[in-house]
Amino acid sequence: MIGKLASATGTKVETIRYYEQIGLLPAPARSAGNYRTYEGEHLRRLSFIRRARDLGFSIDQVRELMGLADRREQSCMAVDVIANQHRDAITRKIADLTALAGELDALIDSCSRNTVADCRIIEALAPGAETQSMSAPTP
Amino acid sequence: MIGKLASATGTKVETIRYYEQIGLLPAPARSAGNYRTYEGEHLRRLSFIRRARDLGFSIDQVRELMGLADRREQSCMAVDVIANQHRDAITRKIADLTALAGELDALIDSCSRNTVADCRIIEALAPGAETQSMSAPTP
DNA sequence: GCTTGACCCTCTAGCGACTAGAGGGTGCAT
DNA sequence: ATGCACCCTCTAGTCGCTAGAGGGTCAAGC
Repeated sequence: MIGKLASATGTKVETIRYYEQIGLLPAPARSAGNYRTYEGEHLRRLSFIRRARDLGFSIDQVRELMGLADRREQSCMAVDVIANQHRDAITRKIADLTALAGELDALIDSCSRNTVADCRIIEALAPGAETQSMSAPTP
Repeated sequence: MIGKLASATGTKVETIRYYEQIGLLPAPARSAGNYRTYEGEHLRRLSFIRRARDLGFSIDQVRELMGLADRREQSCMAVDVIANQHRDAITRKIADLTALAGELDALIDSCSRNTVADCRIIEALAPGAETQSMSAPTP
C-alpha cells in the first residue's frame, strides 16, 4: 500500500517512511501482514507536504503550515508570515547567486586558456602575490 | 596558532581542523605542547580554499582546482571547464529559484488575510477539493 | 503445494560541509 | 598558584533524505 501512495504523490517509499518517522505524516493502521494501510486523509496530507516541499518550505515550516491549516477558524496571518519569510529567504538567495554569477563570469572571461601558470582563474582564487605552487614552499 | 590562522582567513577553528581531517589542508607540524604550527604555505592554501568556497565551489571542486593549480606547466583548460560547470549550475539554480519566487508571489498575493478556512495559501497547497481539516477524516 | 517475483518490513549507516559539546591539556600573566 | 584564553581529541548532531542488509508477505503460475 505504501507503494501506491508513493506513486500517487510522486514520493519515494523511503521518504514516506521517513516522514512517518519524524512525525510529519501520522502512522497509518497496519494490515494482518504488517503492511501500512493508508486512507484518503494520508493522501491529502502527503500531497500537501509534497507541494509545500516543492515550493522550498523546510520540514519545520511544513509542520507549522499544517498545524495552522488545522485551526480553520483562526486568522491566516501566521500563514502569510511564513510564506513571506520564505519568499524573503529566496529573494536573498537569488541576490547572492546573481552576485556570485557575476564574479564567476569575470573570472571565466579573463581566462585566456594558456598554461596554469598564467591562468587568471587560479590567480584570482589565490591570495595576493604570484600564485606559487600550492603544495611546496618557495625554494 | 590555529586561532591565528582562523582569524587571518576568516575561518572557524573547527573548520580548519575539519579541512585537515578530510585531507584538504595538509597536516602542519606540532609544537612541544602538541599545538598545530602553520606556515605561510598553509595560509596561502587555506585562503585559496576559502575564496573558492565563497564562490560556491564544492569541496571536491576545490580539491580538483588545487591539484590543477599545482601543475603549473599544463593547460588551464581543465580549470576553465570546472569554472564553467559551476557557472552553469548557478544559472540553473537562479532559474529554479526565480520560478519558485513567482509561484510564491502568486500565492502570497492571493491571501486576503481572512481565516484559515478561506486562506488561499493553504488552499493552494492542499490538493484539489475543499481543504478539509488535515488531521481528521471527513465525518 | 511450491516456487517466483514484486512488493513490504525494520534497522543502520551514509551524504556534504560543517558545528557543537564533553572532557581534558598548555601557556602566560597576575 | 591560580585564573583564563587558548589548544587538543573524539563523538555526535544538523537537514532531508537515500541506500543497503537481511528478512517477511502475497498473488500468480506451474
